Amino acid sequence: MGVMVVDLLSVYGLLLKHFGRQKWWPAETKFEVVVGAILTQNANWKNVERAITNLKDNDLMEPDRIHRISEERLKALIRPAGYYNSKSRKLKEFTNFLFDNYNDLNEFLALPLEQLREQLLSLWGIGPETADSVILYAAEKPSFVIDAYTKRIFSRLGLVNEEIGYDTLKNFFERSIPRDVSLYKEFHALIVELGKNYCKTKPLCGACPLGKECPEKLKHKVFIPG
DNA sequence: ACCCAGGTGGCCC
DNA sequence: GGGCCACATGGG
Repeated sequence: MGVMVVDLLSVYGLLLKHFGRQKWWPAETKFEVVVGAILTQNANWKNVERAITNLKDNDLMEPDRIHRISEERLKALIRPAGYYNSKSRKLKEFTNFLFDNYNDLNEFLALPLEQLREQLLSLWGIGPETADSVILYAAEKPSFVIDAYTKRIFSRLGLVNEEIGYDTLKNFFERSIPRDVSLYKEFHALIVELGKNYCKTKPLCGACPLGKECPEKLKHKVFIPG
């Protein structure tokens, strides 16, 4: 008897078919990815965009510029993203670390994946999701990004326990799908798109964008060997 | 007036 | 090593 679970690539296919390519991360530069990854921590992306716009309008979307400006000014500019006291410190901690140890961002991002992740995680204010976002979307190395949506959606699909830890779920994804940067990027973006629009606090249901193929129902149709 | 958003660190036991 | 909690803005 097979366990009733969903094949991850099948879900990916349905999401891609429904939403189309997302082409994440929405940023013009690698540094903007880093900034966005920090600012979006538990924040609405729309608010993050305001903060990013403020920085760009003041020609501050550069590592050395953020490194130099006063933290007070930084706070004022990123204010709309929320948690501006801690996030300004996080941005400062990052650029301090960057210029203490490297010549520029590209040199840092060129580190091997594991070293890069280890160093990012050692920084104050950078946890696993932020680290993996930087690794995947700025360094463009294959580290699957897990967020609250991922945990919520895939536990409801019956694939994983709701209490699953970050690294465990990340490993599950990485063992289940091809180790491909473009796939990782697109899959995570699609999960967020699904989560944003249709998976707030209620279980996936008929309102799911997948319609008749809503994951809540999908789990009754798709099997993988258990 | 609630509740939430592309988390993380600090503290307590 | 888990279980709470603060952090802050803007939109539904």
